[in-house]
Amino acid sequence: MPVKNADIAAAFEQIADLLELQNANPFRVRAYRNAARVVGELKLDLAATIAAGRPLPKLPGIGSDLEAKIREFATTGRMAALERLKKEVPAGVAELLKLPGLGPKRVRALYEELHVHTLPQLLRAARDGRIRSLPGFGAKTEQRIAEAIERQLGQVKRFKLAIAAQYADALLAHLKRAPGVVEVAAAGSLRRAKETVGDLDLLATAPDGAAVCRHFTQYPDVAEVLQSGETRASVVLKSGLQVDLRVVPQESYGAALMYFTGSKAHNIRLRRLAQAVFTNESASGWQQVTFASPVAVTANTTIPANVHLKVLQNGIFQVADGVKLIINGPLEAGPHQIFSWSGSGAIFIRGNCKEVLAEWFYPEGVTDHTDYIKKAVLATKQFDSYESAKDYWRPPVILTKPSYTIANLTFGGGWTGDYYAISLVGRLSNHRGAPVLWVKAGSGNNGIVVGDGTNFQDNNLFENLRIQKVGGYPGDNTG
DNA sequence: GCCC
DNA sequence: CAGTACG
DNA sequence: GGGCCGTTACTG
Repeated sequence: MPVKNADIAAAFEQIADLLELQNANPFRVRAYRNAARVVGELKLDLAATIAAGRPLPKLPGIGSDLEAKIREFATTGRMAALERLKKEVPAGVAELLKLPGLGPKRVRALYEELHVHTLPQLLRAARDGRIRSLPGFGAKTEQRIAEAIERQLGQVKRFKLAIAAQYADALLAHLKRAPGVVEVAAAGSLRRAKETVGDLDLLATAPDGAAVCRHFTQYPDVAEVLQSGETRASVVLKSGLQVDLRVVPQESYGAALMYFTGSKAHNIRLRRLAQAVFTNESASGWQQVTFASPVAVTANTTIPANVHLKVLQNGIFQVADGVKLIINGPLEAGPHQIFSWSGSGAIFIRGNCKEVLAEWFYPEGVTDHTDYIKKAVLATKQFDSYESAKDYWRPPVILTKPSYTIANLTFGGGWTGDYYAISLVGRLSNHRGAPVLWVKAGSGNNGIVVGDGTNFQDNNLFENLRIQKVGGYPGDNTG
């Protein structure tokens, strides 16, 4: 029986669970979990590679110790460390970790104090009222444990995407009626269009999060409320599907949607990157700078990604001749002019910016928008070469007015093969900002032609998503 | 546990 | 506050 | 040797 990568991953996962129950260093536990993920997603057959005597590639998160364990398991089918741990922790106890509300500390208390090793034993203990006597447990916890076990026995674990989407649509409609709600969206694995969905992750923006959470928990299909607070609530529907809601202020919508869409590993990687390159970037902790009067951009200026710009009306960046303004962070402004430039001054908007409004580039009252839309599109050209550009997302140019006057449909500049997405706000049913119009660098004249996306055979509305997929959502098996 |  | 949970 | 995601958020 050949050892598969999945077997190795499962062994590491078990070690992680057992170490956790032994109160081991949480970072050591995490190291095993990371290794399990890396091995589980690896295409290369590790056991076969070892059997053939070929060297193993350097795998992220796997050092000399874990590589030795992989070799041991691949050649002998056993892992001594795992077997040692299994002797130290009663069999079946790791199952208890899967119950909501039960982590390593509580499970340990359960089996050490009550000698509870299995789910049926735990259910009996809960019904007998023995659990509430333990320190750290109360009557409410005990009741929730009993309910969770009863629910879990014989439950479907994950839901098919299309089924989950139906639950989500109904819930989103319900959430829209909550007090003060502006935006609602489905995030998580549903938004990532995974084939199956373990739970629903919904996002809403509203000034009063607690009120929205209360409204959410009153949804008729709710079987149990797991928690409900100022910004978060979790419920279980009658079907057994868990639904998590986040409510954030309107200005956090972009970052929150990013965060709540995940995957978890993707979020962690983003934060690590942000920490290394910038400073203390987080889903809710953007630094904010407000300009109340015109700001003159002098030397070639780069605004770092951890600065969230919010431009008030009448606030204008004046970009001097020959000067480059590069904005890496989020940018908020109304649909009015916020940029002015002279001569060869240029504006680049990239990184964390969610969208670019054409209106930022022209004053009120213009009748031909061609040059300004062109400026907006070129402002999203973030990279110096096509090679580096194709791997990264670029903010779409958002057109907020019903119509624009475009006298000339040819843009100069740009690299052959470059794409610039132009999006209309609120015109599509899938989600805000999905591209409906594309600008593509031409092949003959090295110019850019604007047109309806349907005119381009190789266009695809999900181009941006696909690029991110190729770049890799690491660990995309959660959420 | 891994990695700098 | 510790424990558990979320992506 | 020292950090490892989060000015995380909720519960009891």
